[in-house]
Amino acid sequence: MTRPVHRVAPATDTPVRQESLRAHNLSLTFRQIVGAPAPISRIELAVATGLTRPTITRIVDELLAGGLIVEAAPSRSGNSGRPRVGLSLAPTGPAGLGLDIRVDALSACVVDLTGTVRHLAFAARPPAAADALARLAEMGRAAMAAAAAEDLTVVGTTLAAPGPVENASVVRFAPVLGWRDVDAGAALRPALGEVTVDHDAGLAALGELYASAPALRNFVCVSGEFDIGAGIVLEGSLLRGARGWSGSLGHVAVTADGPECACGATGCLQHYAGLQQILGASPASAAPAGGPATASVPVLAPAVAIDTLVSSGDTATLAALERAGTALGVALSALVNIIDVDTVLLGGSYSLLASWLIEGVERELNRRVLTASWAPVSVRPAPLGPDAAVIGAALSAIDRVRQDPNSWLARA
Amino acid sequence: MTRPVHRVAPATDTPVRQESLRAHNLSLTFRQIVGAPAPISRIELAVATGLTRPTITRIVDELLAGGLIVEAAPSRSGNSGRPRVGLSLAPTGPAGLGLDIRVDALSACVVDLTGTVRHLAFAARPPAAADALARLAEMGRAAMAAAAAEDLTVVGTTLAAPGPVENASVVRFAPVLGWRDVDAGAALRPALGEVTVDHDAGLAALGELYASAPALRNFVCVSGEFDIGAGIVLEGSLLRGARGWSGSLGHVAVTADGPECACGATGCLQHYAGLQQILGASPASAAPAGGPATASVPVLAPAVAIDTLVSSGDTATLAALERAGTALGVALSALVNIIDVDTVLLGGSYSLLASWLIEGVERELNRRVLTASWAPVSVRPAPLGPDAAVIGAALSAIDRVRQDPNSWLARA
DNA sequence: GAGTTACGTCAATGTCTGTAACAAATTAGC
DNA sequence: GCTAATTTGTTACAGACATTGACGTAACTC
Repeated sequence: MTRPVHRVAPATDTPVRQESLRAHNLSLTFRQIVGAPAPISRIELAVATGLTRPTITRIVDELLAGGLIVEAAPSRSGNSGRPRVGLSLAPTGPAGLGLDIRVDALSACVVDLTGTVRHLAFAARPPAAADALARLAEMGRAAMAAAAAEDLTVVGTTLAAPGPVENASVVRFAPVLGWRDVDAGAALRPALGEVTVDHDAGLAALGELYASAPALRNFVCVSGEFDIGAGIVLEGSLLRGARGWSGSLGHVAVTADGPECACGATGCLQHYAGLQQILGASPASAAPAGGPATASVPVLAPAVAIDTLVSSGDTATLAALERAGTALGVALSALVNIIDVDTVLLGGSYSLLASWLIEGVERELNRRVLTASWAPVSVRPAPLGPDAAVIGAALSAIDRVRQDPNSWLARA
Repeated sequence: MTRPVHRVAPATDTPVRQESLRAHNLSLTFRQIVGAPAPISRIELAVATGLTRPTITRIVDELLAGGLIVEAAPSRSGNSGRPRVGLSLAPTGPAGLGLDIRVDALSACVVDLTGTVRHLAFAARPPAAADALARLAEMGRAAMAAAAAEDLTVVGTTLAAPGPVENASVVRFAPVLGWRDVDAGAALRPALGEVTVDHDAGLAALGELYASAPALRNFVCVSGEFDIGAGIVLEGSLLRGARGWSGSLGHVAVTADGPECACGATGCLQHYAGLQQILGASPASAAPAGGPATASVPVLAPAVAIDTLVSSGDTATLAALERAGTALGVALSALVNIIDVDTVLLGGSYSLLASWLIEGVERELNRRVLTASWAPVSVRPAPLGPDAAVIGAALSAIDRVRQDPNSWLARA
């Protein structure tokens, strides 16, 4: 009756020594602390992990010495007796650095072990790739300095890029930036050390995942920037695909014999639900559609412009939004039919336009998803919205420590 | 530079004791023997696993005593000295039982540890669900008896069903069989013991995976029976989706405003590429399209009928096949854009019609998949074809022992 | 002060590792 | 044909390490 698990790949392909045993149990205990909604005591940890108290004592000592956790004020367990000492993640120590390059802005973000955003900065994007990367490197160094001032050490950096990435370093193709085969990882490494480059849609989904944890475990997060991407999370882990290029939702066909798309195919979702297309629907819109922001706050110029148009009663834009919602629903139906997730988050710019899109999306999902009649798909705006990618990037960097605290303890 | 892995779910959520250490290393060693293309010696195992020779000796003794492996004839290693003793999987001992219920036939299959098909039987499908399940139970018992006669013990049974399954037991919805909420697992359990019920498309993909191992690790296998399903394998493990309902390719929209489908939506792939639709294209076809087979061999009546029509120069059918290939290509492009696999296998009935479909599928994939220009998708017929689901079901049953030999050793 | 709960400490147990030395089976050379 | 060298596999024993289980200590309520 248990859910079957199939794989040809071995569960773990390394031999286990007594030493790894210790590391495993330490990691297991630490993950319990990470996942706990409130400070957790040693006794509770022993129950949760199945380890004995003495072992927990030893492991907790090690984590305390390494600065990964702190003892909180003794908490009442209701009964009499010695009160439990709460353990929670340290607000200092390791931190993750996230960088994001969007059409309209660059951003940098530092997140600590607890998942709290400790630093978040934005800047305009210089048009040239080299300039943008240089600016990002500066922002990264500034963020690291700001982190150091708060007793945080950046242990990993992730860059979110709007396109498929190879070897966690080279951006193969990012039409909205005009990039092709840009080795962003190599460009940033001299200034920032090891950098992992990843697709922004996936990182945005991770951001929403961590921010919502443990509420959401299976969902897709549609990042409506200029490129429509989907980050798919199954059982709390990001679906990356064979080569890490999953989630190209923008070029799923909505109508196979529809109008031609810039990619060469016909009837792509991008044509119906792209921001540029929605904006272009109204003759009133003279928006530059993608000009760099100049302020030090995140500006989603196109989404804001659309919002303004609709609020002022522009019927053409309203109709375009209706079309976009329907098309998005068709493409998402394909996605849900193919991979079966139960929740759809409208992220990125779409989170700002959700109220106009959600109806069309839900209608198509209910019509087209085979299992929707007895297990409806939930659609809602993504809580983190346009900042999900930077935050997700930072979280994905710090998450390596959260999943394997031994790496931090070894170097401390 | 290593590929990032993200998850909120813990790597392993159980504590590790000294005892589990032994079990882990035994399992690790056994998987090496499973994965080895030829009999492997103790020395080679020591190198492959990273364990020491004495440890390997002890583990191998245990596996030999448990009857999971056998010593083969000493093999030449080229050099002088004592020849290596090859170790390979035992052809006796545990076996997996697979059952499949198709429109046109029932089948049962026994596979041993080595992955060899030791028994394969077919029968006509009685129209009523209860009768079909009773017949399957008989076939299962006969297969178990046949297995026992060859010193095989069935350790697990899997049933492949043409529709979404809940709790590994209840078939929610199988339109081609006229089933709705049939608890197939419960029906078979009295006769066969514990039975796992699973979607046929996924099991077919597993069949192709195990049969091809280690060649394929990331692919989708389209099962063209009456319902078009897709089994998706990523990194050697089956993508199941949040509730195990992934792979409903048949109801992906090819043309959002296309003709109405039986499911209530419009423009579904099923309408363009379903066997019934292809057959229906020709006025010459008076085929009953789905009548039960009566012979004791697998009869794919519709596929054979199509084949006959085309061979006799029926242009309407040829045109229908062309449309089907194109539509399939559109839907598969959506799938590949969304989850990024590098290989498409045309399975089930499509494997028999592959030569007429493959051109259209490849054309659309090359046009529509964003990454196809620098990383083309390979399309080919599935080697196991229509029998992949039964074989995959049996393999998935025996695979539990292959992944964790301790379960077998504990009971032997 | 008694009772209760939380936490720390210590010897005992069991597992793997490493380093041996040893036995077995074959080839190479005289 | 016999001996030496070579490679493979087994056995033995000390050492290291982590968990366990039992016992002892700390802190708080009634």
